[in-house]
Amino acid sequence: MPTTPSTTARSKRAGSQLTPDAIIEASLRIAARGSQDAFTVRRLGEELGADPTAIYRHFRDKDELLLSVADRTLGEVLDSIPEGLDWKDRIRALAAGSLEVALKYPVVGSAMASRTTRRPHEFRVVELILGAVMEAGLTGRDAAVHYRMVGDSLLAFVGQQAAYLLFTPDVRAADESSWSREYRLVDPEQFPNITRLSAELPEVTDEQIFHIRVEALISAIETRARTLRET
Amino acid sequence: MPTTPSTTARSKRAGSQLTPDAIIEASLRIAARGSQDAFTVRRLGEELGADPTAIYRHFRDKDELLLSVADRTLGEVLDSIPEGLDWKDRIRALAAGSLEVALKYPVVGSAMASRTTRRPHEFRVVELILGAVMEAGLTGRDAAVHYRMVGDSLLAFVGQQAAYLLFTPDVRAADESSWSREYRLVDPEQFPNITRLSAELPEVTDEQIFHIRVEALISAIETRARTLRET
DNA sequence: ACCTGAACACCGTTCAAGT
DNA sequence: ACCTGAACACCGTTCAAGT
Repeated sequence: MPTTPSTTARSKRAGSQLTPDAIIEASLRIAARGSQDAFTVRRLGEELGADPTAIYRHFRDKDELLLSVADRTLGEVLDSIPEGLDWKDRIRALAAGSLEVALKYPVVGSAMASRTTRRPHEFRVVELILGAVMEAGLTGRDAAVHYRMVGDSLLAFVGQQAAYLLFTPDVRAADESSWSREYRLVDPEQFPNITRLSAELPEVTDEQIFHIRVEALISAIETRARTLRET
Repeated sequence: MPTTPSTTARSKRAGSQLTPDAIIEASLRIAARGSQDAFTVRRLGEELGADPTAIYRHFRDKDELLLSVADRTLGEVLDSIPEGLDWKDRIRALAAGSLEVALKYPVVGSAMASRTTRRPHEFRVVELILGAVMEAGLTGRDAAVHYRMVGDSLLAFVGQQAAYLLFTPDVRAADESSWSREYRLVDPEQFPNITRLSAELPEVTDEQIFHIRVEALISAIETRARTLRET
């Protein structure tokens, strides 16, 4: 028995040689478990059936691995966007796909909120947004600035929602109940607006907020394009 | 000499008794050092001249301390907003003040991007934003949803910029140079839009992006108020 | 009543040793 | 050429012991 290695966890990985792709896929499996499984190099080693430090043979450090993992998830986002949409619906589809994927892999969505992967799938996302703002009628500096507005805003929005999923249940519960607890108990004299809207504030959903945020981005592009046409 | 305690680091804190306020102020001093000094309980003990674990006598855990520290920084934001502004300029002043304070205490700005302090200064910020959207003409559910759009968006925007300041210099340098490196080298056939805007994209500044993001929020409120007036 | 300090259960990463 | 595993320099938090 000790002489046949075929039944150990490690040898089950058929070939037992680590590859960048295998490490990225193991990372995605861990990331998909959300807050119940931290994305650490030690857990990654477990998932791969290898020593935790083995990944350093294939990635300079954890940050470089994260960028590769993130670029892979951008592939999922791109795959979710149908062909033949006009510029507004392309931005809407990108937003919806980004949110879905960020909530599927919260640790990735959260960590990338102020980053760039600098990798192929990100190039395609940039190309897509630039195509949309140019189809809307923007050029040169206007196109560049409005691309950044859309790209950075989408990253910030989905990153914000993704980060929330990583908090422990008790922290999330305390934050969520604040509208019906702390904000219900404020002094009506000092905070008349909060008091007046105390019934409506807890009712607002993340989906509503995300929707009007995305529409605000589209409106901003439209308004700028109209201003340019009129002058 | 050993009998007089007046020259030790600890006794310099006049009374040598820790208070929540002293801990919050020490936290702000560390946070203001940005990426060159991590905000850890051990460093906090150093800053206070006390044992690292002494803070657990005054705060349940590091998260509760963070919420108190964050609420204190919201006080700085509120102090920066002049009286007598109309609703648009109040939102602009809140945005500018939030960004300034978040960049002054990056670890706080970053950590609060998807949180609520549930504390007095935050109540005042919420009251301010609600007052602005109601002055613009929104009521009930519309006011609640647009308040959340403004509040959550400002947190996301300033948190995104603050988080960036916490990365190591080499990570920041690699991200910043991507427009003039990786994005300059893309295939012009496959990425015509990126190629066409390769000169403009690196020129866009964080200030420009922040400005149009805030104006987009104001426009969204204005547009909704006009729609309601017209029906 | 409050503070100390050892201890616990974690992190990412390096490097000499193995195969 | 690649993987292992001990080791290092960190984390936040608990708890028995001190004063």
